[in-house]
Amino acid sequence: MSTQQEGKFQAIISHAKEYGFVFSSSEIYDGLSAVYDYGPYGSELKKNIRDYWWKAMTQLNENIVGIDAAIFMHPTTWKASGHVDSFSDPMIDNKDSKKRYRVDHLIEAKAAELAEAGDQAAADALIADMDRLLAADDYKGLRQLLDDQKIVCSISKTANWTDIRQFNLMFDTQLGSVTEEANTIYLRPETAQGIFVNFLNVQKTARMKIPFGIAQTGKAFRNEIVARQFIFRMREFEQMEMQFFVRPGTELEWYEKWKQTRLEWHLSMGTPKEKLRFHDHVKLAHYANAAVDIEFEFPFGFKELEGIHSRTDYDLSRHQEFSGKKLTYFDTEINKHYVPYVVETSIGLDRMFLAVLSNSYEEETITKEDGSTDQRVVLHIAPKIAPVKLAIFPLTKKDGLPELAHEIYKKCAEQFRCFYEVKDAIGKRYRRQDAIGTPFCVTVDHQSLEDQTVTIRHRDSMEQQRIKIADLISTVQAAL
RNA sequence: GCGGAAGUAGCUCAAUUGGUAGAGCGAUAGCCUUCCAAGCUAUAGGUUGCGGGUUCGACCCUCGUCUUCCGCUCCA
Repeated sequence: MSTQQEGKFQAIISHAKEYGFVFSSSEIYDGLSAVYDYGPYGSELKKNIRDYWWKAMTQLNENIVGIDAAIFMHPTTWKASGHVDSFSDPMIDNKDSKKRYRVDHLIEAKAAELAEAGDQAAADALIADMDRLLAADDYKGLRQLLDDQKIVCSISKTANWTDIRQFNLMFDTQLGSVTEEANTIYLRPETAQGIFVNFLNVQKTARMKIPFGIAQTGKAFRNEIVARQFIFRMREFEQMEMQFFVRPGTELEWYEKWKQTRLEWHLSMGTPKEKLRFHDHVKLAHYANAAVDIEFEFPFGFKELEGIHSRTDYDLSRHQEFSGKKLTYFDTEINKHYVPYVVETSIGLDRMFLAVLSNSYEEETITKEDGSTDQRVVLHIAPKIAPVKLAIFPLTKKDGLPELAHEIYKKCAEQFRCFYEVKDAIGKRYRRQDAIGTPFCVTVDHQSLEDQTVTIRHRDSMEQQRIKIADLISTVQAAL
């Protein structure tokens, strides 16, 4: 990150706090690392982004329906999904080099070394030992294995290791009010599994025919090792996911289609093309046969904003296996039963929020009529997702202007989010709205009392025009 | 978890070799009535991150602790 970009990122974070978008969690207690709260304008913006996504997915696609699954799920869900085994890796630190390693990586490296030296039998035996110990969660045994094999840190060349500790991706908690009877359950690390386990419920009750999709937004929780970069990487975050079920063999066509469809969605939100790019996954996850990220150029570089994965029939097959319930679909067109393949689109709502904020934030230098310059901070948020659509100001506090202005406010507030303010000079009020991204401000002046017109001021151009009060709502709505 | 840096009002900062905290902006109320943040008046707001120690006396020195930021480590 360059110093300039870093400065911009810091400015965005400060701005987010100062104007009620994002606060750090429990701030009066010095905050909680990697957890954030959304303030009055932040919650509004976040909701608008979520609604826009939801509408694009469910309302505008007749073959996509929504669900709202619980955060708690049966523990076996996470065994089936692979989260329990794949993401509870034993870790170890070297005390001299201060480097941290995954124990299995260290042992695998040693095995590779042995194999290269020609001792394939020893390598195989080592891997077998490791797998047995990993399966038994035998950390003492693993530690012993490191010692026996004289495995050293590649940097310090010493075997001065800490104890083995486990890194858990998932948060757990107790289900059941009596401790002794309680069962460990997890806070979901992704919303997708709530869709998979409900596949048949949804397909049958909504009478869906393949190809069809199930959309869901909701919180997910991950114990990230490094949780930084503001709301980019949080322990508690919100996902917007859609799982699209297709006939086996057609998944890559749908994958391409959704890749394009999702990119178009981003462009329709006003994100500039040059700030978006596809990044193909070279190394695919265990469940995928194609995967791509849509990356956005944040102030700290191009980073993943959304993932589109062709997940094959991995998830449904695994749930079928673990639950013992058939999760097949009868395709009347080809007269066959099969486990559908899945194409997933998964976007982080908080990341999208940060993308909107980063993209719209501008410190603008404006030249006034007398030639002097001035600074303003403006959020160029697309009107359809802006927290406040319209601000209404009486030019002065007297002569009945506040009364008329407030009357207009009450009328407009029935249609969209509005803001009314009397205090301070008119320019100051305009600037405050610029800072929260309000696309339109109208000012009620003395002429308004005469001819029922107001001036409407546009955020980005700062230009004003006089329009009839009667046309106000439709003028604003045309931009939403 | 390790290393480095920093914590004073909502924000940005100040407080002369240690002498019990100030300013600007912001906020609130009022005046002014003005179409792009800059007029006037008043008010509120801080156990100086927290805890111990040294001292007659600590924002300042010292120890511990917490938090944040930067780098490293891990990451479907």
